Amino acid sequence: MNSQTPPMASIPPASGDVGLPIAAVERETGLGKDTLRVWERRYGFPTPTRDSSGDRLYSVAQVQQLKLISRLLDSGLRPGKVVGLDHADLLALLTQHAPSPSAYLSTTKIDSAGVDPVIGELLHAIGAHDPRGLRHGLSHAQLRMGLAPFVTDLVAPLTTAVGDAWAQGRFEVFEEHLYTEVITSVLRQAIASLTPQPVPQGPKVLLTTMPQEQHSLGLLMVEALLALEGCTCVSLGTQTPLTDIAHAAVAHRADVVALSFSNVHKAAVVQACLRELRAQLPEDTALWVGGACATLYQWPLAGASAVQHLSGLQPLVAQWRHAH
Amino acid sequence: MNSQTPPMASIPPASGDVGLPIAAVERETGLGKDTLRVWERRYGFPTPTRDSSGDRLYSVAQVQQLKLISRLLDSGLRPGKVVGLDHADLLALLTQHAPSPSAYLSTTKIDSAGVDPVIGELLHAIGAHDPRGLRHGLSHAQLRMGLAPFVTDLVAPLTTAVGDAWAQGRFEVFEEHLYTEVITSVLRQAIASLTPQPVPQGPKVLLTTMPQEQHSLGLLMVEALLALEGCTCVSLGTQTPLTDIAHAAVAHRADVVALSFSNVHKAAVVQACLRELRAQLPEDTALWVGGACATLYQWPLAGASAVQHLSGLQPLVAQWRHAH
DNA sequence: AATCATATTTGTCATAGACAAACAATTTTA
DNA sequence: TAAAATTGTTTGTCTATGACAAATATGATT
Repeated sequence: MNSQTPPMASIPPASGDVGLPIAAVERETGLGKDTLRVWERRYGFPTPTRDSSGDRLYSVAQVQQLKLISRLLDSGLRPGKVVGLDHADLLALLTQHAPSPSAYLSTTKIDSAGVDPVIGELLHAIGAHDPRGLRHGLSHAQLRMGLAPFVTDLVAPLTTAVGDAWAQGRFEVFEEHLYTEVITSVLRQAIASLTPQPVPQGPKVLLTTMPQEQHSLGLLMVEALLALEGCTCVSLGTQTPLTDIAHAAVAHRADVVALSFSNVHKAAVVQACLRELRAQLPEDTALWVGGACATLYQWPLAGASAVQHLSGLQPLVAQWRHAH
Repeated sequence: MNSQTPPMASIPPASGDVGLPIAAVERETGLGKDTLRVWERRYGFPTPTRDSSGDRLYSVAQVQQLKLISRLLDSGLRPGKVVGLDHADLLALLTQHAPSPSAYLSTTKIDSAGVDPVIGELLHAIGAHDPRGLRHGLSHAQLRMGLAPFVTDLVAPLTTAVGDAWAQGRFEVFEEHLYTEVITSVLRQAIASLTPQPVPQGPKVLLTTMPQEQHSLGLLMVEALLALEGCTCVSLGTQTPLTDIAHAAVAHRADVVALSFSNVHKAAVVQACLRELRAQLPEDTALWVGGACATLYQWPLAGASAVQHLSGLQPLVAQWRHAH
């Protein structure tokens, strides 16, 4: 009951010849199937052809446009304004447009003019596909600056800069991936060299992110800084379900639960989840939140400390130590 | 045009009280929205309630069942046989059923009886929420066994065992997360201690996974083994879009592109994507694929080398070296 | 200039039907 | 008898259109 024809007797569905089926486009662009169909209905774009059984087939060119559109939406533009523009117009918009709202990470604002020269060099290493040089530059900077300033004043703004460059199309996806990988490696090495600390001198901190929150770099930066302050860190990585965060806090007898946010979630969801989590946590467990999520600071939750900038961690630890 | 009412006047949408909306269930279970709806129509399961506007709300219990069902489907069972069974029956099926198809990772079969004692100890450390002990046990084993056997004969089977234990409800999510985090740290440290290698003695390998493929541990295991063999590894982390893999291969002048798979994708999708990728890659760039994806070995693609087990990597490298 | 109330935009969900690929169980052929 | 071809059933995904609520923009009012 096996060994019939291989599962690809027919034409590969995702092949570039005629076009890509809707599922492939969803993968490539990150735009949901429903969204793609409703754009077609409302804005008359994209305009896929159909295969023999009536299913949509998107041209490679239009998929490319969709990717650009998706980036523009991340920059704050609205679909009605950009869906359907041609490739040239989209590129023009991308280059002229503001470098995304992720500026929260950086102390120093990154203008096209006044970029930190070290950051400039590192950005260049990324664009030159030189992982070794990038790594070397980072290690060098870490030794020169010391870990805390390295994280706060170099890694954080650099990450912002890379994100912006990517959003503007100046970096390809794989360049951003490589950057993430190298930074991850550097930070993890720093953390590993800190952890063997016999006598805990600070709170035991449980670190993680909410479901769907995939940004692991913020988490690593926080872990490095906290470990440096003498905290005992237990990281669960990204995307821990709400209930499990609470369970883990109890199981590990954590003094603090620290959550890192980016702006993937809607404000309402964040608020609701935090309330829920606060309710599930033991009362004497502190809750620290931070990251690129405006609602954290606009409507702070009672029973949670919002840290808008990485430099705010050290005072929080000091405060905790003082209270215990 | 900001600063109206705080964004949480209404009921928390993603909270565990009444139930989860369909998008959340898709995330949690990996089953598509369409599939969930059609199962309800055909098999009468699941049976979500509806919120005020008619949208489905799935109970946490049923989501749990769906997770088990999903796991059983991966084991080769068919929906008609398992969709709708209650929790107990599902668990029974899981335990009696072959220890998941991820057995490809393990050389030694993990029966409930004959578990490697070291693995047993480590599993216990995970269940006891003892990250330090787990870490220590792993480091110890690594030093004793040497890196390659450590990865092949300990980490891989242990990962399988954790996955199975989790699928059977013997581990909580956060315990599995912690395990992943610790292993990641250990493997990355090993890799970091290998990388400073001045003269490359093997191929330059570009490592990554396909979109939606989040399993990063397999990737790290491969990276460790390849680095040990003298390869120059450039890892892009997980989830690189197809086109970007090809671009990256060219940009980095990679000799080999290595992809790690789990069984999240359907066979047809995998086949199609691999063909596409093979077509986009330069002809003299080798393509190595491996992981828990049956179709890789059942219908191997011309122009790609399928590595069913981690121990198959070393011969591949040797073969490459011989050919150059 | 800030706050409110209304209007528009936009993503996601619903329903129901259809179809082709995957699978199981035949029958036919070597 | 075993392999190959044929049939029937199962199953995931796609289509089409409509609807609604959250997010955003616009205008009115203090």
